[in-house]
Amino acid sequence: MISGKFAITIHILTLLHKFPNDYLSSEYIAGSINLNPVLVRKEIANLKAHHIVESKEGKNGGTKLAVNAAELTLKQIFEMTFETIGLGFAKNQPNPDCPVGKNINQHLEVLYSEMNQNVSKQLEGISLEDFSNQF
Amino acid sequence: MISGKFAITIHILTLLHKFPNDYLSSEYIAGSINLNPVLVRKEIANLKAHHIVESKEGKNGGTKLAVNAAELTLKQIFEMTFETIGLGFAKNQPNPDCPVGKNINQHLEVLYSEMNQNVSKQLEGISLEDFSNQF
DNA sequence: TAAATTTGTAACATATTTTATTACAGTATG
DNA sequence: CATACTGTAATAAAATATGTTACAAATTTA
Repeated sequence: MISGKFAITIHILTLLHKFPNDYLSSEYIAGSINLNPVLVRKEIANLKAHHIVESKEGKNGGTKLAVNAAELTLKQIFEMTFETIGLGFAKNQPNPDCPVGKNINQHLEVLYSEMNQNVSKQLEGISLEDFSNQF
Repeated sequence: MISGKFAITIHILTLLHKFPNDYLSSEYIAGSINLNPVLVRKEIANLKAHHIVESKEGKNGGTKLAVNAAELTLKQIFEMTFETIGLGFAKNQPNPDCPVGKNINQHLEVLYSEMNQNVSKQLEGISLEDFSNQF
């Protein structure tokens, strides 16, 4: 199972970009994603921690973009919502007495690290504005 | 949570490549991965369905490679164990009355499809033999 | 200043996926 | 014919992701 964090976050940011002058409520955003507002607020908390959005508490409060959408890349959003991309590891520690078991994870890490560089390069070329303007 | 299928499968194949003349038992392979033998057999069933390995039942049975390791690419292994790479989707159907909700998944699919092409290209350049010879 | 609305967050519940275990029929070997 | 495997089903346990409820704190506006 892969978490929907990236998808949810980019959905939130696209909405914020569409209404640059408004503070959107978690309730409103949740209505577009069809998600519980608490989960929206959790992703917003993450975005706030990275200074991508700012929010205002209280009546008529909500959240708005705090950065230039042309300068925020999908790579940054990726890094805020995923540790890294990859094809996974076996859950248990492999047998250290087996030459393959002993080194497999290290080799997988190298492979996945190359995948990340690859994907990062792609995502670096797309801004939130680019993404949002498709709609 | 990301499944360990790819990692387990490549571990199995690396072991088989190291012992090209032997039928390795699921018990033995499981000992290297530190995994339940039944799960090893399930991945082997998948490999068999793709004609990558062959196995022999009964005493002294087991599994061995059925293809040339120089010609089996990590891309093929990836495709046998993952549908596709990507950064996920929100679980629920987004609001079709919202212009963003209506189209977000379609745009994400395009993005992920590009990621797949990108990663596939990378994995296509690495054979099982290449991978295994690192050990 | 009181009512209304919203964020922030904790605590807990449910759902889904992944991994593990048990069991046993069937098959080949020696 | 005993042994040691595969193949597979059924079930359980663990891990992760999502959902819900609740409420304090903040801010607006009447």
